[in-house]
This record gives sequence, structure tokens and C-alpha cells, in this order.
Amino acid sequence: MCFCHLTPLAVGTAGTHKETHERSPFFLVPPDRQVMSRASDRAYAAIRAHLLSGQVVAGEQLTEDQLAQITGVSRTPVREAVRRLENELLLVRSDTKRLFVADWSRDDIEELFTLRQMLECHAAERAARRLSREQIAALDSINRDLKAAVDGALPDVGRFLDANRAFHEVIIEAAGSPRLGQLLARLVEAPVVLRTARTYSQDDLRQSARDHDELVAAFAARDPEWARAVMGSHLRRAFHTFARAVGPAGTTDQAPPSDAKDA
Amino acid sequence: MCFCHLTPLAVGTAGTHKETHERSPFFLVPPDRQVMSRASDRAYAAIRAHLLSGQVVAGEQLTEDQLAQITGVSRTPVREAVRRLENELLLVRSDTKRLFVADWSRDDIEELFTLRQMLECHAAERAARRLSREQIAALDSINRDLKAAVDGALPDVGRFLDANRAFHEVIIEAAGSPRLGQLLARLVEAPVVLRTARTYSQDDLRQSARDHDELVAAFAARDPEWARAVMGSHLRRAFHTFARAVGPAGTTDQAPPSDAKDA
DNA sequence: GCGGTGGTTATTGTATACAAAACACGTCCG
DNA sequence: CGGACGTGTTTTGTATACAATAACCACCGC
Repeated sequence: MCFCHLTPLAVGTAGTHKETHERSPFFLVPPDRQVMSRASDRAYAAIRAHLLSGQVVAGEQLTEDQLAQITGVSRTPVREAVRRLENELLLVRSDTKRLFVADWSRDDIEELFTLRQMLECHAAERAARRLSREQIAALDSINRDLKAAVDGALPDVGRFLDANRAFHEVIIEAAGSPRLGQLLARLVEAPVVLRTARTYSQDDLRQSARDHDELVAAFAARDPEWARAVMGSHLRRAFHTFARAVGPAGTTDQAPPSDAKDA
Repeated sequence: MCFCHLTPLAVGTAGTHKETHERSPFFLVPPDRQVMSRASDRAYAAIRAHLLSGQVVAGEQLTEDQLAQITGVSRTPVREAVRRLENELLLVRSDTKRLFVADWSRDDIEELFTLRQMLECHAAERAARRLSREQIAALDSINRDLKAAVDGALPDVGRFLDANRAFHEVIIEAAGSPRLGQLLARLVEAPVVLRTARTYSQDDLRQSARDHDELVAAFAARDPEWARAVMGSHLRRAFHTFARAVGPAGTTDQAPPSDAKDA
């Protein structure tokens, strides 16, 4: 399975109660490259972290002011960050432009994984033709790390997720289709947030590692059909893992129509 | 072929040279529904129309100030409109956040159509299972209009494009996959802008009508595989029509690296 | 009681001023 | 002559004030 792509960047300054333009504590940034210099980027990361932290209930209403306070920047960059998160389907707007934490029904999740499977199988097929020898070696190395993370008595889920994300990113990168990458970015981020309290079974994690092994084999053999097939089963299993967590039938539904009062 | 989805909404107030907060001329709006009440929507439509109008060269740099003047609103809503257009791949940003009119190489176009084919074939397949009798009738009716538009001595390309867009939208709607619709919206808008001066050959238009006829037949027969196959050839032909217009090899390339000076 | 109606508050949308960054270009020093 | 460097200019980014809209709620007439 594949609960990939956890938060790509940790948040820098969260929770400073905005005291009129306080200069953000960025002494000693890595001198070569000013990381996260834009307030909208910081806001994006902070809001995302906030959503992932589990302090937020799916379907809950958020206001831009709230988020501005949480992130410590003004509403202008918050609005920009919110737009990005809307695109990634982590936030949704009601018909009257009020903002809610996205809530995913089982059907929504299935739809998402179906689309993701379609696109990422395509990516795997293309990657099988185009991966350089070095990239294949890199995949193998990443997957060794992934296996190390899950082989111990108690698996290191965070490290697993990082390695998993890196693995899939190499494939998408190698597919050489920038628009495909953009589309997938949008689909991949959403399910991560879902049920953050969920604990991954070690069996799931190890099966994922085996899938990745087989993908590497398919790539090494330069067999696009094989790669596509493995990726397909890999992602389909991911769907069932998620679906198991959320329940059998249509459980929760989209946020905006429902009122946030009873959340 | 399928050069669908022309500009969905005409612009309301374009070109008023922003004279410090002049109240927008919205006396006598349709009383039931305030259309385009948001400045950012007007800006979006205006910029889009501007791009489609052919007054703009692919690869050219744009500034937010410029666009604010063109649209008659301040930079804030312009920025929001620009974000939308970036998502639809009509505008791109350089690595230093400068804004350019997207420029599409032949390879870019092929990539785009490949992705679109993948997604829209899926939509057709699903639609074949889910279209109501009324929707199939609607498709037939739309396509009759489309044929009427192209059967005359000189075809009405605008009407053709409208009908074509409506046709594909019914299918996507019937596929019952909102995220799929969002993804496609993003892919479909981009190529429209390309080479707006292009004239469509009547043969192309008529072949398109025949494709649509066959799609309706596949839907009526409730044959998902047939629908998928027809949609596939329909879109692949569209690609070649576009590719023919832009030239054989890698002609133009992405904008941001190149300087706009020689444009 | 019930549905509408007014005012009140909460929330989003827009304009504007200013800050930060990127760019263009001329200068200086090697 | 060439490349680092500064400086003025352009362009994007952010904060803030205010406007417009939607939600809320209490009131009233029926």
C-alpha cells in the first residue's frame, strides 16, 4: 500500500500570536539559500501541518483570520496558501466561499485512488523506458532504507513515509512528463491527511516494500508492462488499506453542505 | 478532432483605466443572480479573453500592474485570477516569480493530449454505464446542432466549438467523478489558446461530428469499450490536427528561461 | 407557532501603501 | 577587456483598512 507523501516541509514559526509585524525568527538560516522566505510558503506549511496534526476535525469550518493567527502572517499570504490547499483537495469551500477542512467519503477515496492508479501506472510505464541506470540504483537504495525502517521490531512509520514518497517521486520525475507530475501532486496529497491517527500494520508496510522491490526489478528489466502491472496492484492495495480504515459503505460525506456546529 | 472548450464567460468591464476606485458599472444586473460580481472573476475572464484575443505573444512577459490596468481592478484580485490561469497552464512563472504567457512546444502538446486521452477515455467508459436516456438524447441533440454548424458552405466555427464543449461536458458530468472533471478542466483549457489564428478545415470539423455520432451510438448500445475506443481515436486525431498546426519537431519551448526582449 | 424582516455580527473580498526582491545598467578595479 | 559591485528602477510580496456579503438572531405580523 502507499500512504505516501507526508508533509514535505516542516513549519518554521507557528503559533506566534501576530504582534503587529514582528520580524520572523530567521536568524541563522542556512546561509546559501533562504529557505521558506515567503510568508505564503510558511503559511502553507503551517496550515498543512495543522491539518495533519490531528487537531482539526474533518468538516470543520476554518476562517482566514484563524489561520492568519495560527501561521503568524497576515491574511493575504494565508489566502494564497489556502488556494494551494484547495487545489490539493485538503480544503474545500462552500457555495458561499466559506472554508472547510475536506472530508472524504469512502467513495471519494476510491475515486481518488482510481485516478491516481491510472496516472501513476502510466508514469511507471514511461519510467521503465526512461530511468537511467543511476536512477534505478537510487530507487534500490531508497527502498533499502524503507525496508530498514519497517524491519525492526517496531517500525519507524515516519521514515517509511519519507522513503515511500521519495521512491514514487523518482518514478514520476523519470516519467518525464511535468504535467503528469502536477496532476499527481494534486491527487497524492489528499489522502495523507485522512485519519491521521491510523496505525499502519507491519504486514502492510512490508508488503509495500516487496512491491517496491518488484518495481525495481521491472525497471531493471526495462519491462514497461510489468512495471505498470506492479504499480497497479500496489496502488489498488493501498486503496483497500485506506478503505478498511474508513469503513465499508458511504461513511462520511463532503463538508460544505453540512453545518460545522455539530462537529 | 477536438479543439473544445472555448472561453466560458465573456468579460464584463475590460479596459477601464482604473481611476481610483470607480464604482463598477453594475446598474441593472440581472436581478435574480448577480453575475460576475467578484472582481477576481472579472479579472479572470478579462485576462483569459486577452490571452485568447491574439494580442499577446506566447512567451511574452506580463506584469500584474499591466493586467490590473487591462482588467480595471486592483492587483489583489488580479493575483487571484493569475493563480487560476497558472493552474490551467495558460500562464507560467519563471523561477523568480515573473509571469509569462505559456508557450507550448509540440512535445508539450503531445504530453497534454496523451494525458487528456487517458482521462477522457476513462470518462467515456464510465459514462457509457451511467448516462441516462435523457442525457444520451441531449448528446444527440447537441451533436445535431454541431453538424448544423459545420454543414453549411462556410462553417460556423464558434458554434462548433460551443457545441463541442457542451458535448464533452455532458460526458464528463455523466462520468460521475468530480475530481476527474477538475483534472480535465485543467488540461482542456490550455490548448485552446494555442494558435488562435488557426483556421479549422471543414474536413476536420466533419470528422469530429462523425466521431460524436459514433460516441452516441456506443453510449446507446451501453458499450463502455466501444465508447473508450472512439474517444481515444477522437482525441488522438485532435492531437495530430494541433500538431500539424504547430509544426513537426520541437518548435517553440517553455517561456520562463528565455528573455522576453526579442518577443 | 411560523415565516418573513430587519438589524447585528462574522467572514470574505478589494484597494492601497509599503517592503523585499529581482533586474538593468553603469562603474570601478583587476 | 572583463567581471564583480552598487545603485536606481521595476516587479512581486505582505500588511492593513475598509467594503461587500453571508450568517445569525431577535422581533414582528399573521
